[in-house]
Amino acid sequence: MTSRREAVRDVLVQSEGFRSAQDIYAELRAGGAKIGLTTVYRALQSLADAGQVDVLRTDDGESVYRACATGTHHHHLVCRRCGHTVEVAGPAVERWAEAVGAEHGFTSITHTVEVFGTCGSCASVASAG
Amino acid sequence: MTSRREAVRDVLVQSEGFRSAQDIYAELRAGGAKIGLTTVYRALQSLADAGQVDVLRTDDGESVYRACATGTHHHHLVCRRCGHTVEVAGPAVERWAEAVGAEHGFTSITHTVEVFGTCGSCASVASAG
DNA sequence: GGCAGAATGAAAACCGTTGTCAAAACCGCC
DNA sequence: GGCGGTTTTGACAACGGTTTTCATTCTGCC
Repeated sequence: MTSRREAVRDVLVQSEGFRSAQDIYAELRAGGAKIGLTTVYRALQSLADAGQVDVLRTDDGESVYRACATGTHHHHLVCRRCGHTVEVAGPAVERWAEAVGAEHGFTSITHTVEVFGTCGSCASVASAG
Repeated sequence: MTSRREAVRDVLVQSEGFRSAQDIYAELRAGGAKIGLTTVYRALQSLADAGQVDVLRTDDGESVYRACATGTHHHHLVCRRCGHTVEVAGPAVERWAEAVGAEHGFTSITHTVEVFGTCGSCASVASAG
């Protein structure tokens, strides 16, 4: 029975930015879906394990999820106001991380890079209002 | 009465990598200090507010703290095995983040960048043992 | 219809963190 | 040294997101 899991993924696919589990749960319930919070968590976990969604930790420790267009390595440019997210490639950063690691004798380098800002529409809303 | 707070900072200063609140608490108690977990959290919070320590969230949602040598903006190269941490500057990354943001019409760009790897000594230990 | 195994979800457990609040420590002052 | 007023402390409870438990429900298969 994967229908719940599909429902969870659908919410993510139709979302512009990162969403929390509780958030997704609330939306599904509001839409009349019969689903438990546990199932939402399980669905998100298995989607994340399958590499179908990206996971991030917010500053207050909440896990947030996003169905990204590309399955390849990328980073995120996130509007800190509306959550609008753009997937960005950063070959320069990849190289930099490798170089920095090598320089200090580190191997098996991985890295996390997230960029935050205020997107164009939020900026104009702010200046208008 | 800042003695507890100093004790907390001392632990961080003498630590090579990032430490969790519970971790610091355990070390202080093990060393015979009379201190409560609440106080450790408060000390860490105020140290972080004062910019005297850097805070990070681990993948499992725990906050970890480190007394960094420089007060200026920098990133971390962390050994995922022993926690050994090197502070690294990344002007190229700073520029890249700004450029990526501007390219998509984002303003007030900030970013988080952490690099993980296996440090030299851990690598040799692993290959030796 | 009946069965084995997977999926579900309500409730409880977990765990790091934060809030509460009374006791203790500290301060300037006399 | 003794006294108020403020600050710090810490045991404990509360909080919130996440995970586990476990009995029930569903699914595919015969």
